[in-house]
Amino acid sequence: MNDKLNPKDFEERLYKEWEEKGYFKPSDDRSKETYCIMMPPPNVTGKLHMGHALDATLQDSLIRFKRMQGFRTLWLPGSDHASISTEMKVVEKLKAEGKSKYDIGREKFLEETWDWTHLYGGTIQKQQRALGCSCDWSRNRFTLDEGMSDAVLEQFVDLYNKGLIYKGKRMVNWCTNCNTTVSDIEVEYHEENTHLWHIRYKIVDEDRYVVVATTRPETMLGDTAVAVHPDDDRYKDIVGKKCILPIMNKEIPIIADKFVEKDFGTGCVKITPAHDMNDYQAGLNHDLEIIQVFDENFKMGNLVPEYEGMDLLEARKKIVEKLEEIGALVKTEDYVHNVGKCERCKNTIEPKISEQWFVSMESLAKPAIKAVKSGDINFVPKRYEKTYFNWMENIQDWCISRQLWWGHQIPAYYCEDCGHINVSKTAPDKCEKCGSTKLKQDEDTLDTWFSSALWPFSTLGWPNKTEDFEDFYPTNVLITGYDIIFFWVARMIFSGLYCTNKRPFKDVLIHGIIRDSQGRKMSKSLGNGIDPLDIVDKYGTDSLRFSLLSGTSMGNDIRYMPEKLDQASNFCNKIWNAAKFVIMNRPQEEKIIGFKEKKYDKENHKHVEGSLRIEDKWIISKLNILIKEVTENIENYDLGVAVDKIYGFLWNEFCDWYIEMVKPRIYSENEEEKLQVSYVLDYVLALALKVLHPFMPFITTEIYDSLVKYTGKDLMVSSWPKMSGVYEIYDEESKFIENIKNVIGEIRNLRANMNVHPSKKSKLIFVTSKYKDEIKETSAFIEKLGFANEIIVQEDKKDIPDNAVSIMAEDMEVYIPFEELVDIEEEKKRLEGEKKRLEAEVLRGEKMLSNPGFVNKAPEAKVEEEKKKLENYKEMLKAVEERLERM
RNA sequence: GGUCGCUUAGCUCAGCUGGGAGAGCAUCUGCCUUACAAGCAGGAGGUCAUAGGUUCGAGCCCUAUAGCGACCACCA
Repeated sequence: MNDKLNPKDFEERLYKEWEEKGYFKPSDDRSKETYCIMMPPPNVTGKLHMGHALDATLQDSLIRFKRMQGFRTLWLPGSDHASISTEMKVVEKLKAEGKSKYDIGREKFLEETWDWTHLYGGTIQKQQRALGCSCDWSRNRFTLDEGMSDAVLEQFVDLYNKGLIYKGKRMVNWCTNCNTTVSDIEVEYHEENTHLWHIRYKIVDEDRYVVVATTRPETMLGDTAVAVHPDDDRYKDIVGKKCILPIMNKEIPIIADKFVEKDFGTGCVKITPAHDMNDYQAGLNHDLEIIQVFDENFKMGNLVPEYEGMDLLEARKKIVEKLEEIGALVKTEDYVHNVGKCERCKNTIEPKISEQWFVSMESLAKPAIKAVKSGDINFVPKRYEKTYFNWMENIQDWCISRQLWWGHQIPAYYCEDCGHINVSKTAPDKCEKCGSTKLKQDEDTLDTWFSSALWPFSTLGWPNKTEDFEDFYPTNVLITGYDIIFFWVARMIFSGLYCTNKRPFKDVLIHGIIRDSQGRKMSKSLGNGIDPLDIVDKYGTDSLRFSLLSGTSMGNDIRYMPEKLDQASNFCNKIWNAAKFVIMNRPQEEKIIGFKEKKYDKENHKHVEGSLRIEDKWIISKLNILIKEVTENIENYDLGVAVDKIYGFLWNEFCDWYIEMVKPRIYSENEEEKLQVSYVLDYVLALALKVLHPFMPFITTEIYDSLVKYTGKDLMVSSWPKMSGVYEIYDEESKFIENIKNVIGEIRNLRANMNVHPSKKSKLIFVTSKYKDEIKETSAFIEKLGFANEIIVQEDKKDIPDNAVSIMAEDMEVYIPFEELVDIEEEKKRLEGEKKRLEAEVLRGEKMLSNPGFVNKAPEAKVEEEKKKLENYKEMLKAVEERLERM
């Protein structure tokens, strides 16, 4: 071990070693129960961000834990072809070269895109390695690789044959920038400041007007009706009449429909079936004509030559001017409006009528809802189940066709002769209906999420019954952020249930998103993103991981405070130095031969008990409790709690107390004693490193290697400490040490208050009958930690100097003759205070125990505990009172 | 409009099935004690948002209110 901790000295080397030794792959022992996590595939050309780092840390921690527990673990990595965003990047690149994708054609474009993914893909994998991810790279998958494409086609054809995929003309969301449809959840709504224009339409043959309110006057050219609510008394008499659409000077009917909100605007709505979801529906219901106002490129169409080819916003301006000019504009109100934007490119989404492919959701959603309701699949935290149900129960059919080239091309072949749609995994030779050979494949590709939905099983070889599929499916836990519950989690659930008849995973662990120190979302445009690799570079991977785990809880967002890294790297440093101490102080022979077989059970790191001293038993008890609790915490997915417990154990118990307690023994001349201490130090540290390893794999391994280099397995594949059987908890010894810790704390406190310099030692007189022997046995460290030069243990109170400071603790009293330092009056005052405190405690206890409600209804153990505490307080109070009397 | 979450020390956050309020950072005091000054020891700092309720007992459970946030829906 180097004197100074520098993560760079070992992180890369260790990762390489792990991989070379095949530790990331599932073990060959097929008798072991499997445990499998599928990594959410990042975009193939993506770059690692903090969200990935969190995701990876959680998954790696769990998989390392399970691996050590003896499961046959598989963490399968991969990447997603990310149709839109990858295609957009290549389109941009072509644009920079002055070309469009249409210029070069589909085939060439796909070549370019493959080149692009080969060039930029894989970066994220390298970055994941830097995070210590122990995933099986030999099973790395890509959503567009051969096997996964096969799975996609299989699923598409099957759903089509069962009538669950259909092609239909619908109003869909169209991204005007990406030039493709997107599904409902890919539309983000953003508030925009705009206006509500009130326009009056003259009623035919009457001197009356209806006034409609609209946010989109440019669509009025395509109005085919005006609608009012059937129960709206204001307008009852005009329903069925006609009005004149300004500018177009065309008669359109006034209809009644319940979808109109009486209270909004004027209560009259213009109906433009071609350009609004609701209007489209109303158009269908009332059999209205559908008039396209915009052209294919979302410029103004040729309804009015004057506006043809115009940008929509410009046309809006012109039309409003025109309306004003002809006196049709009644008023213009400021209005905040929700406008749909593309989730990918943030450009405007327009409703568009077009023929697309859809997945019929109703029958797929039902079992998916049931699986979660029945507890077959569990969300952690549970509240996200509600989010899931809310979406699943109101689900709309899923538009899966995209007007993109990068992705799985839809396996539908149109017969140019009879128009029949042939759907099959491979291109058919001839039309299955008419036999014609003139077939043309659908140009569109599938939504990226269609392939992601199959991820938990397509990665394992489905639809083939592969060994991996048999071994690892269903998987155990899926870990991801709440932002893709709809996009991905829900779709994996219904797809998994449909394709395999089994749940794709048992638990869904949902984490929050990482925000900047001001609570803002990290984003490119704000430039407030933190690059995890920068942190790794500066602080090391373990620090990054610790900072993401410590003090966090599942499902909640994390505000990332850079200060956390200081805590993390200080912790690493602390462990490093503690280990240095342990190793440095090994007896000579231990330095050479490592652990002694006879005195040390290597397999379990179990120390022979006969020679343990009180403080050894105390730290071992603490360690055992730690192991028990941490194991439970991890199993409950409380990783933040687990990490903090280990932190507290190593720093506060092991370093601050145990090492200090043991120093007198280490620095003694007694070789046997030194050896003894060395064993326990090794033992405790080694096991603490074990439980810390899943979270901080590098530093734990590096130290562990130095500790147990000559024996046993590598830490990563060593066994997780068991909860029962091997370990013991020594209650009595622990109790004594805790008492002594309290006393020493009191002594330090008193000395600090009296400004006694550390070099000034004092005598300690212990009055106790219970712990006589224990105090004598541990007097060496009590002296050291309590700044004493002499310790006297006696059962009675004779010869206690008047000017002694007294400390009353459980089952013991301690007197410190400070001689000239003590002001008797001050000490009296202090004791009076102490007396008051104890009286309050006694009162509290008595009150509680005289409450029949408490005594009768509280659990017996709790009542006993309170009784015991009251007794202790009473004794301590008595001691204080006596002391005061004698002063 | 609907659903969900948050509100705990100056700051950022933990707090398991209800049983005496915790951590890190910041702050104050004293220490260069031979693992660690990236440290050690000690201290100060909280009516757990507010108001009710359930309970022997509430930070935790229930109801309402307020502020903040997220998501879903989309009323033109």
